Amino acid sequence: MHPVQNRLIELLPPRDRARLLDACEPVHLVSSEVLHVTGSALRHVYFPTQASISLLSRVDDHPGLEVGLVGHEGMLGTALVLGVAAAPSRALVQGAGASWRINAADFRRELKASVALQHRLSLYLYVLMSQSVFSAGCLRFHLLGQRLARWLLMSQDRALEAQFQVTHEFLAYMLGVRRVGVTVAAGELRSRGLIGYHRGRLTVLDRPGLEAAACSCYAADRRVYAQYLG
Amino acid sequence: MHPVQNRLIELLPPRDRARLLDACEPVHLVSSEVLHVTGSALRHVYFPTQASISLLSRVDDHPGLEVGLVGHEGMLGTALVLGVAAAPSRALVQGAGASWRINAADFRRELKASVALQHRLSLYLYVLMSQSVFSAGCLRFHLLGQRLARWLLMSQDRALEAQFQVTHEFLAYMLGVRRVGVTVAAGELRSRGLIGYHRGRLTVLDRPGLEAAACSCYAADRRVYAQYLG
DNA sequence: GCATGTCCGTACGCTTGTGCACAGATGCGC
DNA sequence: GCGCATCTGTGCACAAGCGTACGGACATGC
Repeated sequence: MHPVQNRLIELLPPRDRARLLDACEPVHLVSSEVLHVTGSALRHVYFPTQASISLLSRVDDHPGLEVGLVGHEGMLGTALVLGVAAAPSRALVQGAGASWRINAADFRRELKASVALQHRLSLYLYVLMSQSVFSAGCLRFHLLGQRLARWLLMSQDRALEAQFQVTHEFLAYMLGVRRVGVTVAAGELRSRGLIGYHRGRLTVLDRPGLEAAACSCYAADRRVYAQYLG
Repeated sequence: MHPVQNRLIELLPPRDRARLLDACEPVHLVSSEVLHVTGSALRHVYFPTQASISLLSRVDDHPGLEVGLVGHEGMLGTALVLGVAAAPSRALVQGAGASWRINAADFRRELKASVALQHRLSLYLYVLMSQSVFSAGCLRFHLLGQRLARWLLMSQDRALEAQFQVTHEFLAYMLGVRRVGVTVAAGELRSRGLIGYHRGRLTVLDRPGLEAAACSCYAADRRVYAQYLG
């Protein structure tokens, strides 16, 4: 039995939840694992419980850029809700840990069988849609330091711990900037006592301070989620 | 009767199409009309035939940024497909013209009644999702000139004419940059003979040339659309 | 204890785009 | 045909982030 549940599953009516969990298998996701790339067939749907998964965009030969983050509050494979079995983005395991997994065919069957599941996942899709809208504005208008702070907060929410594994290199890949840019921005946050880090191990020291340093998108993110799935 | 149809409606089975059109009313959208703002209630769904509508993101007190464009190939009000009656973005009429309109309650009824409609709009949602993924990459990595060229092409596809009304000021608002930035980028495209413009009237002179000047996102956009809704 | 690979810090010149300011050009209404 | 609002062009100092390079610090394995 998993110690921490997935929110989407947790809030289903008991009967539907039991049915779905029965079709799921527990898996352990390891860091840096690529679950799918853009255009590849979706063979499984994931409901993380402890793991977190980054959704990445890649254009031309540029490095990556995170466009979404999935943890115990969401699911990976939303395209199947829309009846499409192809991934619109690249999915990379960012935080290792446990997750439920169900294969695509079974998932379709469960979706047909449960109106509650359909409804909840539709709401989840709407939340993702909303987030992608102001994420675009964030990407365009907010400074690297603010975006970094936001990323750390979102990531911590999913890691469930104040400390987690990330290198500057990895952060740069997520934020779509140079490694050196992250070093400078992170150094700034550290000098203000908001975070600490050492060789890939990052710690959030002052959460309220970090929230103040982050752009408005973090609060907006949480607001939308709470409103539709809270 | 409308001279040009909406693609989403056009491709429905005759019976479903007739039903839906029966519940629609023709309206004329005028430039700069705001159909909804972020968070406002969705009272109508629009299926443009000649009009085109920009979806905008606004964060803090920054100017706007276009995150989507809806013309005769799509619809406005996709949130209702997910059962949510709130707009995730601001909708601004960019190109004046005819559109079908149906009120939210009727739309829900029609959606329930037609599996074909559900299916097609799900695919449309998937296409929008895909586009927003590489739009993010585009916003981050591509140069203003390329983005401008892409915008002009996408806009022309929906305007159905080589000439349409846009000022540099308006383009700047769409692309999330300064007016002067557009003046420079557009001047560059003009000097290469790709476009012409004069006091808010812009003409595409060399479409292949403009396609070559645009970033890969334009081609990617069309590819995704063709694959799922072609 | 020493080599090796990973991670982090700093420096420098460069490009893209910003914010502000102002001037020329053109169309429309009276 | 004149005034005025709108649209477009140019100039300049400045900021954020880029590309590249190099050096130091630390951990792990032999």
